[in-house]
Amino acid sequence: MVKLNDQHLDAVFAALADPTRRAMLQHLEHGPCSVGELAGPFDMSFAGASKHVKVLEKAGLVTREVQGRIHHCHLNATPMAEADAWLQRYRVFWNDKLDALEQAIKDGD
Amino acid sequence: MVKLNDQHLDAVFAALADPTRRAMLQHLEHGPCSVGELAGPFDMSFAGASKHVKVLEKAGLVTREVQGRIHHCHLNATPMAEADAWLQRYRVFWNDKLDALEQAIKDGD
DNA sequence: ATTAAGTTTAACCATATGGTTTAATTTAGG
DNA sequence: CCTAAATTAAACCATATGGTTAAACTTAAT
Repeated sequence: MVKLNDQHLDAVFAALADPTRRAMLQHLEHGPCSVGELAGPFDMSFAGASKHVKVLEKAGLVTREVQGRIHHCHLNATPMAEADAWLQRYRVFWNDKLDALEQAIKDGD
Repeated sequence: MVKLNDQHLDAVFAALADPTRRAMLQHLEHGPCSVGELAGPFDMSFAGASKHVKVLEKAGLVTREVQGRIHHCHLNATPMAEADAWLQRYRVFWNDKLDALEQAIKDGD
């Protein structure tokens, strides 16, 4: 039960651990686009970029709608909610640190 | 400029993309502990677990305070704030989806 | 019917990752 | 001082990852 969820989380975090893929997701914020458009900005072979898209797809962050020879990619942010939920546990911890920092500054360094 | 931050984000997300390491971080929520205590729960060689700790350390999620032969590990959640901030951009997207789902349920599936 | 566009697949390469075992290192305790 | 504990380092292995190029495939356009 937990395992399946875990593996999914693995895939999501791993997909996010690459700047090319994060940039692709940011591109998709503005709406769906083809693999070609997604690959365009990168100094990388088309096939290379295509692999990144597949990683995103396997993590569920991108869905593909094939229309003729064009593959339209859509952002699906829902898997990020899992990652976000996992991180939320720790928000209190980093807030504590930031509060302390703020306090230190207020106290005149 | 952006690159340094990016690389850091890479390391943080990559560190989180492993269930052993996530479990270690959860263990550390309850307070600092030694590498041995961290390694204990896992069906894995000590050296293997030690490597995971090092990955967490390189990502800045764990700090180490060496006291004699014992290495005390502390949780440092602050790098997670970066990851969280990155994810926040997308919160609106997954909220939209969840809202739609909720609405669909309310409408009687 | 050909050709060209958009994409994936396959084969390959270098390096990274997750794991092992064995050896080395440092320090605590009898 | 010697041994045992806590930990890292080193050498190794299998598989994954990020990249390449070349070939294959599907579909649109001429």
